[in-house]
Amino acid sequence: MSTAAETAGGDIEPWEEVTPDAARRLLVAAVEAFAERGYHATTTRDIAGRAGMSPAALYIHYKTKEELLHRISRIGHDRALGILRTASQGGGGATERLADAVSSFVRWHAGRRTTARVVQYELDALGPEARDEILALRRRVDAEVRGIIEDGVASGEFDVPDVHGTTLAVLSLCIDVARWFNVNGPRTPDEVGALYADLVLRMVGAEPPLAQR
Amino acid sequence: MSTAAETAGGDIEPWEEVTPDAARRLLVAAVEAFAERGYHATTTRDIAGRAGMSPAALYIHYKTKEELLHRISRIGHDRALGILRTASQGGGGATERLADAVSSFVRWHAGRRTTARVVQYELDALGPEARDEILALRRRVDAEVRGIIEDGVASGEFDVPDVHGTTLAVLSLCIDVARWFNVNGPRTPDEVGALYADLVLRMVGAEPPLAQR
DNA sequence: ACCGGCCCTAAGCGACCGCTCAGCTTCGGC
DNA sequence: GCCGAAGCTGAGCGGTCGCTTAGGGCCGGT
Repeated sequence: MSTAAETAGGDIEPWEEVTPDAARRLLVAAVEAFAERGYHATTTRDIAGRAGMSPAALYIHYKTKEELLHRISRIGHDRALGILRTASQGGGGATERLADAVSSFVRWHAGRRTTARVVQYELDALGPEARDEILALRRRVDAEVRGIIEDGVASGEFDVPDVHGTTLAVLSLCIDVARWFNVNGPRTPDEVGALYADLVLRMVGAEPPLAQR
Repeated sequence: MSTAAETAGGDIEPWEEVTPDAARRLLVAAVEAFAERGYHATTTRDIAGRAGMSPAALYIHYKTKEELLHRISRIGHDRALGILRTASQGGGGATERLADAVSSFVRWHAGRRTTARVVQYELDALGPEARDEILALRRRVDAEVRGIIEDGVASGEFDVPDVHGTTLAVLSLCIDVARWFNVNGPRTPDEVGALYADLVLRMVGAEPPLAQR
């Protein structure tokens, strides 16, 4: 079903860009804690403890607790946007590109659920300027999906009366996977991605791809 | 498009069941504060202040801050379940009942967004026994939607390969409206409800109702 | 051998949290 | 006129929060 973007750049712990090592350990610990309890319910002592350090060590690498959330949100949105772009720029018609985009986007939200949860649901905990920066990234995410749908409408592959509303619904559907997906549940991220790609193609009125007929 | 459940029981401030008056004012204040900032970021002083009382007044009507959230969540889930049941037990075929259920459910999540936000996104802040009680209500919500979809499959109105997965996706789509809906945005709750009912009928492979052809 | 910079810790500061309590006011029943 | 219950407030308790500070090991360069 998919061509590229299978593991668009190291799916296992994609924090190699964070250095030094202690800063990365703190950031990974923060992702886990924020995802489990939420930003406001997480204490700096908890984050430092998970990383095997004293509470004060956090402030050597990050100015505040909010900076940790900002860095996580920024990196996560970059990754999510990259996944969508890879699928969007892939070959094939709008049908195939939309299926690719949805399945890989959903796979990320399910497989890397802790990160996705923080990225998608803790936006309001950021200050105004940090939130604005992240919102700009979200607009680009929206534009990427809307572009594929517009292509499909233009080529006659899709039948969509309300492009903006449908784009919103497609993204909403994918993002909410981070809320309900259960690692110990009956479905793998791949299965949810395939199911959702099929549902989204139905939403836009596309003919199912040959492989499914 | 719809028959019953238009305003299934007083859409404007449906907290008349909470007495005495001071307790209701505190609860409404808590809903607003929890929706704006989240449960953990809201202080009891903030709730009492919004209700025009001193911080100590809260503890005359509620034992703890968590009891406030529990009461809100319980009432909200009851209301949501009632809306779905009204639509589910309405007349007509599965297509019409599913469209009714989705449009009224979405209308509630959009129009009463502050309540829905607290109800759907602050579940983890409850203690184990309160959370279990709410989870039981959610299972009944899920069963209500799944029942309509199963009816549609049995009658041949729907074409759904994965009933459980599709039920999950439909509910997820509706619930996430509480996250993104903007009161000052371009769409009214009614419009979003109609759009989503159409999208969901496409997801289950139903023929559009006559009114839309 | 000595130094300066880098990480890190132990201790703790001031602020604010959820929540309590003694006492004040209000009001219906008699 | 008096009383007890109900509703509410001002003050504050113990605890925990985000964050700071002083100083200790470690290490490469000289």
